[in-house]
Amino acid sequence: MAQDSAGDDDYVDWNTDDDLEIDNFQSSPSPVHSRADTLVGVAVTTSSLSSPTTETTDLVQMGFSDEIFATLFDMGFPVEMIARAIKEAGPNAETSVIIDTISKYSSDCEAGSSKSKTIDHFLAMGFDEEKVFKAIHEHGEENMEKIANALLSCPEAEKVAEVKEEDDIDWSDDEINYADLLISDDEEDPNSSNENGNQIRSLVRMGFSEVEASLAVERCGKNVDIAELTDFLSAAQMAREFSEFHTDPEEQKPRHDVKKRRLESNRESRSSVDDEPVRLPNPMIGFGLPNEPGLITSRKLPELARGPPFFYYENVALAPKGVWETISRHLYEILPEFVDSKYFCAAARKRGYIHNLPINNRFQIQPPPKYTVNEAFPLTKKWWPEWDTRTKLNCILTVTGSAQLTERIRTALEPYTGEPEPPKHVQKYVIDQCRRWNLVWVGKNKAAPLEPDEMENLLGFPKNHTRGGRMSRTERYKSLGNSFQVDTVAYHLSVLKPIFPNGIKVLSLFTGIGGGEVALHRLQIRMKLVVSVEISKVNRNILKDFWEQTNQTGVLIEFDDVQNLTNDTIEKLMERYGGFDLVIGGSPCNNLAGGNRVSRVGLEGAQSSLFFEYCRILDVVRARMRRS
DNA sequence: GCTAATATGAACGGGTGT
DNA sequence: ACACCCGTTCATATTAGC
Repeated sequence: MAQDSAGDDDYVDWNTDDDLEIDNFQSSPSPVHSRADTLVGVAVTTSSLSSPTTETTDLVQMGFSDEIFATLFDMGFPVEMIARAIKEAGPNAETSVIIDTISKYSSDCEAGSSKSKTIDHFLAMGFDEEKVFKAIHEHGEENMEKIANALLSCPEAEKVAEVKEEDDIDWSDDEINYADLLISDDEEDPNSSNENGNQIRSLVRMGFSEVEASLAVERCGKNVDIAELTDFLSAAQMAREFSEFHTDPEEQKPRHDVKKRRLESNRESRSSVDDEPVRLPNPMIGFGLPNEPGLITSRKLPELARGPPFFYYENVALAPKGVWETISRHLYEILPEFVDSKYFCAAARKRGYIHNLPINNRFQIQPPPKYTVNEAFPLTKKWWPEWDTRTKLNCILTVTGSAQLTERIRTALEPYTGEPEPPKHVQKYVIDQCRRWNLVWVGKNKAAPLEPDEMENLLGFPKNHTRGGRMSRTERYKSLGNSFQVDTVAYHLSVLKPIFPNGIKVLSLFTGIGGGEVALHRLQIRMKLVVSVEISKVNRNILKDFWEQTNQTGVLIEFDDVQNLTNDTIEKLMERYGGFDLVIGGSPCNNLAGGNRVSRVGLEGAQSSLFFEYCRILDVVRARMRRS
């Protein structure tokens, strides 16, 4: 994002304030803004922030700062279970004792009735047992989405704090056996049966479950080759080959040299030849997809990466060589999770995410988006030519095709209207243009670029999210092109819901149009506090409008330039509000993105180097959270 | 109707991965 | 071989502000 609006902010410039007079600021609306109450909401008081009202939060806050808690947490144990075990075994008990205690819960569970995986899944998330049974009874055991939705829409859902039994992971060992977590156990020859009938039936005959098969068809589209479906379904097996995700004995050693290396490498250093190159997974599904059972559900984080706050960093997956290695090195050696959002919606979006979030018991927000273009935009179906075989769109960019292009395509196709299909060379021209500019068919021989509201739809934003706020059409395209895919991010952030039942305090850097905030909102995770840093004024307007329109009860504070957010200001904010639970943001990709022909110079580029500001700020937050 | 600000359209390769 | 990509820059068209 170009820093074109730096300095013209009409908010109070916090960065120049020697003293952070937040109370004064709250009670004295900006003379320019008529809605100062949205800038700093008044519903949350300091006392309610600092005095947790439920036991769960208390235990989390007590335990999470504890090394043992962090260890167990990283091993994939649910928060509630750790909390209960620590309580039972005493806060000074050794890790092994606590693990033994947890194992006892596990064997208690085995001794009882055999519960289904679905039940365990939701119990582990902390939902009330009775409600889980009810939801499963109503929606059927296989419809995880509807069950999750039913449970989440239940008003009492946030009150759950009872400890529940976990699933059948072998608790006695530090190492999680990934193979045991993979559900697709039978691997029959995919070529054994391949008739052109019902694709789902074929897949079932190949040994996939009906749920898996129907999901694959839903995800990949109905017109795709059976081979593509089997590719998709074999992702679970392929996950075993992602050696970098497995626990590496080397990885468990504390890395004392990391800090030193970070200092040494700092800004000038761009060489990462000594690092192992990161490998993009294929298919690009990260640690797994919603309702795709049996992918990686646990990982071992490097020592340095543990502990509060949670953080979530995002950037383009196909950055120049060495960039992700550098990013990873500066973010505590966590390996990136690469995900293509085409597995979450009808448009591709290949991104890398580095975070220290737990990865078990993720869930998808509701309603799930449409997976194909025809489903997402039903009106295009009527005009979509047979010879355009696309079922997914390419990545949403910051620039779109022109109206003239639509006209050129129309005149190219016009002469062949009576015929079954145009000649091959015309087809090729049209298809090439459609792919390059991400066009959809909106009329006879009429292929047009996506409208802003259609992009909002694909990216998981509410309709008209970017409308208003003095935002022009061009700016909407630009901001949307720079945004998160909400469903993807929400899936990763969903694990926060049971951990923070009372809501979270968020530091949002490079907020843009608020993809992270929208994700949290759609997860129904209350945002007690959002400190947002965004250079573009119109984007800040969008977030402010969102905050107001969704009747947020928390506090929203907006800053403009991340470079002006001093360590001192961050410290004071944390002192005032009691720290941050989540630091989230995707730094500028201008100098990394493939479309840039002028200045694709890597992390040292004028905009992309702001990544180091993310690191700086995250370090300040971590330092303080660890002190307390 | 003038000027200034902003919007639009087109030309601009190549790195990275399959 | 082929596909794809949170982009930049300039000239021109259009709109905003007076």
